Amino acid sequence: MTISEVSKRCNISPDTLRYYEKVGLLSDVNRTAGGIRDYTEQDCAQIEFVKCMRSAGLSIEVLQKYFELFKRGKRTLNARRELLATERKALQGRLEELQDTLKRLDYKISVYDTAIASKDKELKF
Amino acid sequence: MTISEVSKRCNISPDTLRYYEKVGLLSDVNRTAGGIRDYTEQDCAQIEFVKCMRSAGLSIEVLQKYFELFKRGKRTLNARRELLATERKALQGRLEELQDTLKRLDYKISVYDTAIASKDKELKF
DNA sequence: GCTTGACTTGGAGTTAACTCCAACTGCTAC
DNA sequence: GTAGCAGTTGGAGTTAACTCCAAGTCAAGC
Repeated sequence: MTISEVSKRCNISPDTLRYYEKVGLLSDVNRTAGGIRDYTEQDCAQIEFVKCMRSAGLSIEVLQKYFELFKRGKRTLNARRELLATERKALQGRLEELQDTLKRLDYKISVYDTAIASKDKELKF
Repeated sequence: MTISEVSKRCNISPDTLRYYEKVGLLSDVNRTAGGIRDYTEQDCAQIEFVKCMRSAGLSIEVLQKYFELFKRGKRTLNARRELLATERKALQGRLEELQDTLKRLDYKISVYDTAIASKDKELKF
């Protein structure tokens, strides 16, 4: 697969794909004789993984560390597991925070509904 | 309350408090005769609101728009309600995405546990 | 009345994560 | 064989949201 095909399929710009590769989130992408990137299904799966983790708030830095550990082979299995567990915990924390904020927004919207219904009384903010 | 007191209480740096004020997320903070900011309880409540919304991913820009509408008075009640409803929806979307990612991380961690248990078999990534 | 420490300002600097650019290369179609 | 398009590179530029800095002010204690 060429970079533009992967770009469309994963909905990530070619620039970002090259950037991810440069910073080590995508190791050793194959090249054609002419030097053009030729992505495998595996590469795509990894890209989707990176995309998913990025959208959940994992930093480039932490993903770099993960793939760095990966390159060092089997003996880093535990370290990788721990890294993922740490991020999982952080993610869960964020999730709970967002849930609280969602409730707060719901409450605020209900306050607006009341204010709008009762002759446009103004709120504090 | 002085800026450093609010800073401690809300766990936001004085620089950020001044920044929020400058960009319109905190309208008309009182000043002492000497020109020093004197925050009220109301200001604090608004700061907490901003902090909460920011941590949930609402941009400075959208909060600017919200407080701008606010300054225009009661006739913007509906517009503000709609703005909040839009952000609420976006937040819910993000929440669902994060929940999926949490599941994915849990699965991945379980795969690691299996690999670690079964004689250190290596994974794809 | 002078030192000290918290406050003020406008504006410059930082950080993460892209995003864009210019100059170049190399297939493909005519 | 050349036009044109997709790809390549290193490096510069952008964006959001702070964060820091220098130069100055003010109130309180000695």
